[in-house]
Amino acid sequence: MTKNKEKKTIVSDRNNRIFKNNHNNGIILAIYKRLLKEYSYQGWWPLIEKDAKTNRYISRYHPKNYDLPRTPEQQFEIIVGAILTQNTSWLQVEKALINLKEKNLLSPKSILNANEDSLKEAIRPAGYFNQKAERLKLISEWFINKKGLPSREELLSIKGIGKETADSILLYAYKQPSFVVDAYTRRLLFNLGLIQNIKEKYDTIKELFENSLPKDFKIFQEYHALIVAHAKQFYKGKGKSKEYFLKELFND
DNA sequence: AACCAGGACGTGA
DNA sequence: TCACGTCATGGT
Repeated sequence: MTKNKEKKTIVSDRNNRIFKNNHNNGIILAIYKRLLKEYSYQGWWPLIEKDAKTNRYISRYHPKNYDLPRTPEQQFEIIVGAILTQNTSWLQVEKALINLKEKNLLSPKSILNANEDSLKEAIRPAGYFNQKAERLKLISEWFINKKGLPSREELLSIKGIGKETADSILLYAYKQPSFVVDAYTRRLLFNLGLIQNIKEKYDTIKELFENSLPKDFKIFQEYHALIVAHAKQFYKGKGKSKEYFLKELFND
């Protein structure tokens, strides 16, 4: 009863070159290098900090600084942001995070102790405030009781943490080389002809990247952030993407 | 003024 | 396993 599972990560580009498992997917690395040249370092994950001039909280990126997060507080903030940004623009998440910060609700204990309405009011700008409030409570309880580095399975067992959020938490809060796949990633691969189906399985796409890159969390962090930066440039509205400089990579 | 954003979950084929 | 409905605010 040996089930053959090797066929899973076969991907071909528009010239029908087949990329298989660990066999060098040079194109994935080439795309990364080209995106990095185009957009430079993104400095994800952004953290809420007080602006020295205005004395107001703002969301700040830290390009080329891979030490962050440095504290459990910052780790937790990233986790909260990862949940709040589900199907929601980061601009709205910033507002919610700042609300939480100003209400002293950006810690697991304070979230657990907060009354429902106050919590919901704070995260309202990020939408889905009913379910997100509940999920913040769940993740807060988990965060307080957890031990050591969380595994992907452990994160996935928490209600409200799906694959993308779990990988985001591992990659950005815990510096683990777990590649994040989002809708933009799918769209990019599809536009470049690297996947045939826009709904290709999450884990298949994840493995494609992880098998094509050095297992370095810094590269994984930058790559995902670069894809988002690229998507914001070219994937707005319904118009066709004009990622000419990436398609040139396919010309030998 | 529709469309969609750094998705996840529950349900019924 | 897969397709679909639901959740909600606010920017463009």
